[in-house]
Amino acid sequence: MRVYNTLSGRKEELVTLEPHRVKIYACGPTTYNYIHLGNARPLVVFDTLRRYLTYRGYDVTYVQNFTDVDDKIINRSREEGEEALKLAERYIDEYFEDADTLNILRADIHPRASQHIEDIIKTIEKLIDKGFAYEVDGDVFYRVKAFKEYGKLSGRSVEDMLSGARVEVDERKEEAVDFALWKAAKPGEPFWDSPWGQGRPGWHIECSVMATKYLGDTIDIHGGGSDLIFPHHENEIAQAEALTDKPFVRYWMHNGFLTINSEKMSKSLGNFFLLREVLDKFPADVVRFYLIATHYRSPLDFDDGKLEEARKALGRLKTTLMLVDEFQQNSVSADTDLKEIELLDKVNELRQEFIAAMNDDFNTARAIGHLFEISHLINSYLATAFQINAL
RNA sequence: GGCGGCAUAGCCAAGCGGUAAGGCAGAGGACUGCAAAUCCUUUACCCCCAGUUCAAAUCUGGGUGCCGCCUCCA
Repeated sequence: MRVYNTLSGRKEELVTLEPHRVKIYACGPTTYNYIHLGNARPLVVFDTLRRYLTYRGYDVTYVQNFTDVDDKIINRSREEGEEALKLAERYIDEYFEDADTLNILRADIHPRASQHIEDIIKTIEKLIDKGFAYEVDGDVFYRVKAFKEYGKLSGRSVEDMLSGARVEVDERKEEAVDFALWKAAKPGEPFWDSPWGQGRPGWHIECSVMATKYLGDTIDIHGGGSDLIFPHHENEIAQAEALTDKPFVRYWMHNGFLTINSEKMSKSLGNFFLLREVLDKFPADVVRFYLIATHYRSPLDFDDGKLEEARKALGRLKTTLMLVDEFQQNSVSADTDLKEIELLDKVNELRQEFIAAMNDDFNTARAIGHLFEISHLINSYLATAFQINAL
């Protein structure tokens, strides 16, 4: 089985740390509102990956976090007048409602940032001790220049980033590229006590802490949308590897975006459809089929017609299943004739091709193509078989 | 400006060195009382220009166009 690894930029043979075991960490949502169709893509992609690996005999451990401590949650809680953690919790429930409807299997563990503050603080302390972080006025920053391999995932150099910096620089940081591990609490914000005063963790630290806590220092597959490559995943590597001196992730997998008129569907652009709205109009299997019918790394453009098309295409596959069922119930003779043996042979061939396609970087588009070929083969056989039966 | 990705039929989408899977839509035909479903037939100068090769959609160089990341984002 080969997998495209963002880290190397090419497909690599999947060799897990332990044979027949695969540990997957998928970045979950920041729960400050309902998820949209674009958010659903990685859910379906990695859920399908997980199911396929299980089908292939792997013992899969799957962890997906919830970011329930975050600026956006805090902002939202101000707007709504609801306590931040309560609001986050509420949207976690809403998330599960959507994900369950979409038939996404629950992860083995769904850790939340808010429940791992102690672990996070300990990790930050260690990073300070090792010289990878420094405290300023209750904030703690990661010292990017101390981590020599910074930029290896996203293909950037620290020098380039410093010269092309577009962000207003926090004067207290040693370098513009340094990022927050711990943020001092401003009035009215949720906080936890720490050696640096009251505050809360930065976004990136929770993932590396929870991932290593539940899956070990080195995990097999870490997945997420390609917008997380930089800075989020880059920072996770910096945090985790500075601490353990071991490779944090063996295979980084990133899905492409869902777009509308070729533009990324995103909350900030406002061009999004809520998952639950879509699921009101189309059943989960159709939505899943639509999301998986294109290779996971390619962009996927959305418009009204696409789901309708997916519905028809999926219907074709389902019809075959129905016809087979009907045929088996009505078939008088249990004998398998020559034609049937021939059919079975071909179907089995196609089945192998299906597996080959899936094994090649999870090529669901090609694999689905083989499904239609199987469908067609069976339909043709049945068309003549029914005719003979009718005689 | 830096880094990366993509350009294949009316639409969507595989293929990644040996002359184009599959789906949707369309056309013609078969079957059926009508319909649905299904079957048969049919629909591609692979963005442009150079180059490498016996052979390129597939590799190299140069264009053009679109998109993403560099700030929160799946």
